[in-house]
Amino acid sequence: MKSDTIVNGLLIWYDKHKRDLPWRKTLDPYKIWISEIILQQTRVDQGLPYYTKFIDKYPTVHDLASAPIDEVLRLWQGLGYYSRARNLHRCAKIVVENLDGNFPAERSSLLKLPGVGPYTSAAIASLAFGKREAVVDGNVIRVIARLYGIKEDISEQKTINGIRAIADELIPSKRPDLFNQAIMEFGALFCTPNSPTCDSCIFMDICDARSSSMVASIPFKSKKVKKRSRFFNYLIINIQEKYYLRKRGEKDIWQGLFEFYLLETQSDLPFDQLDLPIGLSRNSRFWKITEESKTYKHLLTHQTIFCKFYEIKFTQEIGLDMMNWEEYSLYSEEEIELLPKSILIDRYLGEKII
DNA sequence: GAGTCGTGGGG
DNA sequence: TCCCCAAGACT
Repeated sequence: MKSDTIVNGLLIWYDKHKRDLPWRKTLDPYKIWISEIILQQTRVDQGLPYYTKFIDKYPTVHDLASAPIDEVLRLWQGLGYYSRARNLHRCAKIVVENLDGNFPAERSSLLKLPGVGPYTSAAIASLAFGKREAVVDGNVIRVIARLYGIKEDISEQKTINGIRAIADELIPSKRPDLFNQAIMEFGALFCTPNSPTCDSCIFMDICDARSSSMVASIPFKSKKVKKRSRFFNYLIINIQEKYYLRKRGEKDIWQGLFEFYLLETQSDLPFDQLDLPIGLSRNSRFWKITEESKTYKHLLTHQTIFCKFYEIKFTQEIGLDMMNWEEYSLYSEEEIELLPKSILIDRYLGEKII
């Protein structure tokens, strides 16, 4: 029976090859939840330091729920996909205020929490509460697609549903958590996206993709990401040892993070073609450009951002009330250090000091 | 279903 | 340099 071979093989493999990771030493739903949110679309190597930081700073869900959102985002800084941090905070508040500080044990209940979707709900139910809920993440999709020779497009939901049905069949009722961990770890360390370790694979005799020489083309994904280019011009406006920043709003990248005065243009323009804010254009004799950066190229999944920074220092004090700075406010350097910022801005500030 | 949301590492 | 994609979720 192929399924028995797969299940037993994965469990034996896992026992031998599993990594020693902190969230595997606990059954605390809070810690497992934190780890699962951090690891969404994120490699263990990148997420591990953040897990340590979060557990250290917020040992319980109560600590996290009572923290200011800006502090949570600042701790998340550099990890990306910042909606995860915002939902993490929202979720902690819900658990504390509506659920008496306890995470639900049922997958259907977990699914209602913000930031907890099909994968994470199954992971928490299984790993923290021992439920027989099969996880379907990128690793599971890849391992099952190869073992069973599934050549259909994994961009389509029906393909994923088929893979989920197989996972639901495979997962044993005894220690389902171990099976979930094992198949994910196997995909992460052995049955990797490129150059998997087929030559010493325990499944080399039963793997459909290997026998049909399709390993490199399974799983197949049709969707291609379209990238657009954007041009950011940041004005670092220095007035009396303070700087203008704002919190980025909804429906764009870096929601909730702080940034300097932004002039976005449709192309790469020189400074004298920028549409300066009224407070600058009206008082041009009171300031000068003290620094002009190189062009930073910042890559995101769907965007390429070309960014320049201009440091603008007021040489004379002027009445701040005569400036229209919209949603921007003044912050000192010490305050800026504590604000959550994008890696792009953080990188510039880091290189500036040196 | 399609598009969007980060950052870093690897081929 | 460029493309892929990584323990997904939300709109």
